Amino acid sequence: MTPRFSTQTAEADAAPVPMPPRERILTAASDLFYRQGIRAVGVDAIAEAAGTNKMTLYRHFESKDALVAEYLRRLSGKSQKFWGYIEREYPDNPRKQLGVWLEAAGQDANDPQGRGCALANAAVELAEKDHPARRVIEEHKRAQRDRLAKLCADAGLDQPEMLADELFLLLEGARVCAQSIGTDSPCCRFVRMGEAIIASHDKK
Amino acid sequence: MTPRFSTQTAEADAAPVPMPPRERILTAASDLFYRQGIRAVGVDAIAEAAGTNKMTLYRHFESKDALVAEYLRRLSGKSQKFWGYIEREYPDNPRKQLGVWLEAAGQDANDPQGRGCALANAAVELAEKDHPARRVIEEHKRAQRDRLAKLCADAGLDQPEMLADELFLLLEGARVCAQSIGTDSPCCRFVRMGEAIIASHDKK
DNA sequence: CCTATATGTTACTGATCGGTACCAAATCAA
DNA sequence: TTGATTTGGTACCGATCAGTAACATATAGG
Repeated sequence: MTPRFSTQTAEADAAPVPMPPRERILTAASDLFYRQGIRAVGVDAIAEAAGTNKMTLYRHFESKDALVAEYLRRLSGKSQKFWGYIEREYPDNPRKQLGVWLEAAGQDANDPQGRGCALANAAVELAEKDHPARRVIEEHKRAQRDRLAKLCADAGLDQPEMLADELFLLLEGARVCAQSIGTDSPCCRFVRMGEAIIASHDKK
Repeated sequence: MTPRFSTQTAEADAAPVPMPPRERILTAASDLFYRQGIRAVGVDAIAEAAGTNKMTLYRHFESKDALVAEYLRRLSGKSQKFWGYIEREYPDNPRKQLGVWLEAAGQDANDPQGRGCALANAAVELAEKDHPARRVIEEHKRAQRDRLAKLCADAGLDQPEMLADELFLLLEGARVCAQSIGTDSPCCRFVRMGEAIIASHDKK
């Protein structure tokens, strides 16, 4: 199974051997949080979807907020795996890596079933600035942006920091745009826009 | 009072003559919805902040959802006024209009007190695709994007549709990025990025 | 003045929220 | 088999949710 670009939830991967309760809870919570929103989903609904009960949930997670943080931590981890996958697949070819990233990001942003980036969504939903999830979100986003900047630099592109910022914001915008307008919108031109911007940073 | 770029709430404009209840409710709701999130704010809290009570609230709005929709409709209206203001201020100078828009958008995205675009945030919070607010959001965003495209075309820039998409997504991204990473992030370079992208569409 | 309308107040509904106490059943290690 | 740990089930807690009924008080217009 090749890693996905992620920051959507997906997967469920019907297990041959039944998953332990903690795993089932995280899987169910991920699906519900992503599709319906964090505040819209109660712990009762999560426990039921996980085929267990609230007591078991609270034996594994000290609070709903902690469960939310873990949900986001998992997604951030998957995203890291995708970067690793790209590097392993196309070593010493940063231009190709950037192309693969752009394509994967575009597919993610234009998934009609998708609801954008779970971490960005969480930042919108959880306004309390001391929420345990906020650290996870900020660290993830900074890491994404920095990784992209390194890639742009390695690819020998002009003004790599600025280019990375442009691509980063473009993607963030595309994923939130898909939720407000829908995929029949600027976000469906994301890949083309990214290519054009990359081209404009190509050293002539 | 010059119109603001808006899609944040702000205002409060301590009225000399006391506002009627409906207005007070909308003002209070706007402030709370924007700062804390729609789902995080109960109708009781809104009524109290408006200096009235729940009954009066429900005499003016048939449900919380209807109040939310009206909250967003107002913001969309203010945004339209800003476009009108720009046109009136710099008629027959689309390049200047674009510059003013970019600058205002940049200030909006980088307001450290800001929480991004209220309409985009609502789209994230309200996953139900039949929510009465969704029409308002989609129409607003489409209108914004189209208005921007017209401006780029009038300004005689290259590939105006694509440029508008780029600027649109860049702004959407900047406003959501400010919430996840904070204003010390790519979003604080928004204006510079916008200028660079516009320049790259300048007919040589 | 009187009457109609708008607003305020209180109390309530039934549902759901996050979180817990308690005990029984299942599982697992020795 | 024994004994410890993990899980399931149920019932509960107090708080809050969106929304309403009933009644008292204003405020207006004639």
